[in-house]
Amino acid sequence: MLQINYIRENKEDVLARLSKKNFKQLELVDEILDLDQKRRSTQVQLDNVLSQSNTMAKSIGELVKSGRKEEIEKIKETTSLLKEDIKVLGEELSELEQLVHNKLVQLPNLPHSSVPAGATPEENDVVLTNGTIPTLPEGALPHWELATKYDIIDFELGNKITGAGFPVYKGKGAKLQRALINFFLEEAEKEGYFEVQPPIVINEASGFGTGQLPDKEGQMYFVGEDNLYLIPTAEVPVTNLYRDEIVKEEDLPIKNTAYTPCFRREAGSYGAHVRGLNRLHQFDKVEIVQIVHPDKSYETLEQMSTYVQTLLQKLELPYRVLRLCGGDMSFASALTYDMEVYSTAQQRWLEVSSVSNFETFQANRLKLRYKGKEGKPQLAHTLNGSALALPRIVASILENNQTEKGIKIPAALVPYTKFEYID
RNA sequence: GGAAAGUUGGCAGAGUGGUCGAAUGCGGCGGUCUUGAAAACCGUUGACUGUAACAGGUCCGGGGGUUCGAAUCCCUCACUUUCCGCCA
Repeated sequence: MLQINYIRENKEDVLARLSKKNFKQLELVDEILDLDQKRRSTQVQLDNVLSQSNTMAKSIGELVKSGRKEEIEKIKETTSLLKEDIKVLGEELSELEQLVHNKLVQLPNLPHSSVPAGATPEENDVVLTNGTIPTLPEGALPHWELATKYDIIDFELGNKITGAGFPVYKGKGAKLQRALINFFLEEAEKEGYFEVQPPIVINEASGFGTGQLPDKEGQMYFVGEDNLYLIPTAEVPVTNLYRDEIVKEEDLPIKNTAYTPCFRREAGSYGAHVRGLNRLHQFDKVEIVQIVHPDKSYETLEQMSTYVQTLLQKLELPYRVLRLCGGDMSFASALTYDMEVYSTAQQRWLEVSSVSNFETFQANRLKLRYKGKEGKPQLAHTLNGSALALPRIVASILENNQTEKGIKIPAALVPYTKFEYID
């Protein structure tokens, strides 16, 4: 959520940057400023009446002590009249507050100056490409066929148990998943992240804090009986660990990592591009989350991006890094890098990580602040990234490493899988 | 599923109708003492809003009500804890 003060003082900047994010309802800004103006003047009126009323109530207190009854009755008559004003103005005020809030939460975050203009994924900047795309043997297979050939992922069985998008990993497929999770967690720990295991169902306040709610509830599975949502990413519970907190400045940066399953409804997407592991309703992911001082957040974003790349290098996967254009970025992000690995048999890039700086956008919703030795609490900056999402990593390992002897496991992963080939 | 208790400042924890934004302790900050530190002692220390700065206003889980006046009384919702039952 943007800060109303910033909008008030930098209207032109806000409009320009919202346009860059391909945001269409620019009229919201004027509506918000208008309502905010009304809100503030109503506030002043109400405050004045309250002030009078408070003063009178206090003087009654004193008169009670000295027992001057007639004077009390006189004052009571006046305060009774004020009560009506207080009621009317109070209702007006809370209505205006609600209106401002409802419109304010519809504004996406403002993009950073380095964000390229553009509306579609084609307009993202390719920042760099790294690694070699392997030449596959004759008759190379896409991962869903390899999965069947080696009997390591069973899509049909998942259909029976739950439905499409919920595969069953078996044998070395299951072990590969577990190996990747451990690999990612231990690498994160070496990088200074503190491991947590959060709940994977969340309440509404948590969904609001990171920006999934309101408006994007369609993306999440909802447990109506208990009013809880299954997490679409560990970002939600891990960032919300710090909701309503004032942390000490010296405790920054806070670096957490978590492995969780993730659940996404992703309604309405079917077809070849979502085959196999390309898009699932349930998948595993290791997430990294940082809470940092505002002066450090862009430096941190670069570090996180570099860290994710080292993981891909250790897994020997060809990858590229994209700087997302305004129109392709998420609602809450100010700057996002996507990491994509090349899936050789499908001959396409697959997104395996998204690293974002949210600046104060989430912190404002979360009321997540830091406080130094002196001065007022300030909103912190939040960042997060996948490090990494498993299914597409598995897909590209399977496809890129297929040999006559079977699927060759990247050397860095062998200590975790304890086998060198899936055969 | 049944029953009871609770939700107060960064934290712990008093307060049961009127100078209560709120005792006390811890933590934080400043100081005395010390070569320095610790301890001890003294002082100070909530958030939000608002103003040029004062002032003013709001906040004791959320919402509503009673009252001239509510942290305190009433209603309601949410959450937490404990006990019983069930159970990985």
